[in-house]
Amino acid sequence: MVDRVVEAAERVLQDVDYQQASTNRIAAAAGVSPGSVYQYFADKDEIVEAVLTRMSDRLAGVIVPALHRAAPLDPASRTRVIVEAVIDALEGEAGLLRALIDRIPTIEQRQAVNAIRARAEETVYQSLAAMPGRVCDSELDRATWMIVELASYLPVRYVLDRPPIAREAFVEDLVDLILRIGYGP
Amino acid sequence: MVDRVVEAAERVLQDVDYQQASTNRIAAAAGVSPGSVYQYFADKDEIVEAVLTRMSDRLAGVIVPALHRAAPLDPASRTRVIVEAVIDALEGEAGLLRALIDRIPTIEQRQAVNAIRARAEETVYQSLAAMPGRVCDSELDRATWMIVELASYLPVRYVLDRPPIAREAFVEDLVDLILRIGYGP
Amino acid sequence: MVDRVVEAAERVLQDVDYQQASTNRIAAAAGVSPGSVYQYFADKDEIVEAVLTRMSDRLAGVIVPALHRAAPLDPASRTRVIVEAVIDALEGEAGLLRALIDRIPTIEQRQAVNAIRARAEETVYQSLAAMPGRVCDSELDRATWMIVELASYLPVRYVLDRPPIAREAFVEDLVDLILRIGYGP
Amino acid sequence: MVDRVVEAAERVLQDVDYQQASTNRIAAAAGVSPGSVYQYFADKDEIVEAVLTRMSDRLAGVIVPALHRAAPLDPASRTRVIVEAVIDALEGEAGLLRALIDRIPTIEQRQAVNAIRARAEETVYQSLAAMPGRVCDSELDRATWMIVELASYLPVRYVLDRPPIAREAFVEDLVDLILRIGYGP
DNA sequence: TATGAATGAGGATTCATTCAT
DNA sequence: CATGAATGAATCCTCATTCAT
Repeated sequence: MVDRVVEAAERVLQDVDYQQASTNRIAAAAGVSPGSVYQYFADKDEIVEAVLTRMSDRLAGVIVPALHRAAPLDPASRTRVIVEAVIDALEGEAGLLRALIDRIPTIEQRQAVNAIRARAEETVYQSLAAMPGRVCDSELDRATWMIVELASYLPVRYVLDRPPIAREAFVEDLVDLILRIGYGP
Repeated sequence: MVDRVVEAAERVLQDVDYQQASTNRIAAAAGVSPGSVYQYFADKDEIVEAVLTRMSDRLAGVIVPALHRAAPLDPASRTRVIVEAVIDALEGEAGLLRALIDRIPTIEQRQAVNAIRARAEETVYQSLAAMPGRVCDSELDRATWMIVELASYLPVRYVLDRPPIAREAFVEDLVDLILRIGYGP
Repeated sequence: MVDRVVEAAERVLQDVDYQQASTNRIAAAAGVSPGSVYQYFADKDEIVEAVLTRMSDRLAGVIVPALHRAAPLDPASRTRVIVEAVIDALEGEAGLLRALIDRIPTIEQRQAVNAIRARAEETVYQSLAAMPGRVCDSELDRATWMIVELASYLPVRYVLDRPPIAREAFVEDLVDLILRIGYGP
Repeated sequence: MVDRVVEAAERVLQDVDYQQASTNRIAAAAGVSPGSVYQYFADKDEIVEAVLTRMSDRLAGVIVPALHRAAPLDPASRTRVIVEAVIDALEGEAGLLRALIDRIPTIEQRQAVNAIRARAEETVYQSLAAMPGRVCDSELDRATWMIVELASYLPVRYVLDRPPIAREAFVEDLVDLILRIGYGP
């Protein structure tokens, strides 16, 4: 039932304005009465939060295995594998992503998003720290921040804006940029 | 009168939730009656659009002169000057930017944003085209897209998230990335 | 318009349950849209408060002149005049009184009622203090409290319950009790 | 089970607004499912009615023995004993009383209260009838009504409002008033 | 008998918009 | 032009009640 509502919410969010995605409409889309929604969600925010969490989980379901596959590889290959996985994951969520990016009115609802981000930073930091020939210690934090921004935002824009750029070329560029940050100019 | 309303809208948008920034509240903040607002704006979306346009104009007011100052310089210096100007411009708009990023419910309202973007792409493309030792012709579009994304999004995140990174270091990294894209790996 | 709403509220409160006296129903009874109500009243409580205030004012409109008429009389006559006025006033409000007594869910809304009470206490206290042969100083407060309770509650019950008691007999009894309190046993 | 629900209802009514004392909340407080409640009570009103009945029974449990103890005494002592018992009884119920007085939305629910009242009138009437030197026959009804009102309402206000009056003084006054009614002015 | 998930009408309130003045 | 009172559909949410298990 929780699932039914969240899935309905995902559908409604993709169909209409965030503002028009009313609880009643979501309930109707779920084939459920408005009252029922409130047995599983305290308020509307919790529904949106659940949508974000589910999406995050699906993204993680694609990306985390890639992290494991990538672990034993050399930095360039590892970065490429992960970047590919990020793009794959985002492509599977393009519809919902488009609905949520720039539409979520409050930042507080982004716990799920922040959780992903924290995990990403940890992974990047550890990865960098273990890399031979990398930037000096004092720049690890900066490099981590830059890489996470590059590796999260550019793929999102690539998937949402569908610029006329071949995917391999985009991946190549992005990997190059990330390594450049990792090794310093 | 248009200005009064738009300025009030900017103030209200920074003060309260996007959802609570009602036309009545904006009218009140402007010291104008709700009815009068509708003599200059067809609906609420037009007000928000006007806010975005005004913000875009202010951003352009900082960035365009920098483009002129930067024109005669060598690519590295030119990029640096422009990146600095972009950050300066965004810092002046941090409050409103924070209010609008993640809050604008419809992407359709972003005409003003798209206008800026188109201008940026034109500038970058011309700049790249004229640069000696640059990427080959077939990659101009890709490089343009990547650079515009880099040069617009990273400064926004830098200004809004205020990561613990020195501004000069951030500028240096960003300039390096942009040049890397411009010259190819 | 305020009046229209408050009058409608009075009517609705007399017709239906306090719980069923919804803002929408009141608006409908006033021939006004639900939204209009909220231009004059912050919330439902304010409407009820206004109803109470209006009723209090009407009660005062009957009782205050009686206080003036009564002022020059001897204690027994004065008390009788006032008691008669209280009963007269309450009889004019029997319908609304019945609707509100025992139906107001929160005590906080009773500002209007408390205001009346405070005025009554002041009047009784002054009256007692100036009376020859009255109870001693240390008992003024007690006598005041008792008299106010007697003179407010018993008439209310008399008007609402309509016991088979002649009005003159009731007045006589009540005046007797009040004087008894005033002079001590 | 009935008891469990009614006790829970008493607790809930004292804790929250009458409007928020929902059947679901009462069921939860009773550790019972909402559905089960409806096997013993036709609707919410019946629950409240049961609460009132139980409270009435507890009041009677204190007052009725006092009536017996008081029976052989002279009128003044008898009245005092009963008044003391009434105050004692009400003080034990102050919490619930405060929750219900001014909050019960419909007078129709007050069967239990009316039952108490009928019993009180009977007792007072018999008592008066048997009293030497009492008011004349034609005034028995009036005296009964007045005494019941005095002896029920004033103690309630005394217990709920806690005016700064010593209990003995209050009892003395009230007994005096009642006897005054009983014997006529 | 007991459950508790499900119901859905209804509640208070908001707000983009209109229109008579 | 400007006003601002009035609108009324729509919003989020509650809760007395039901019914399949």
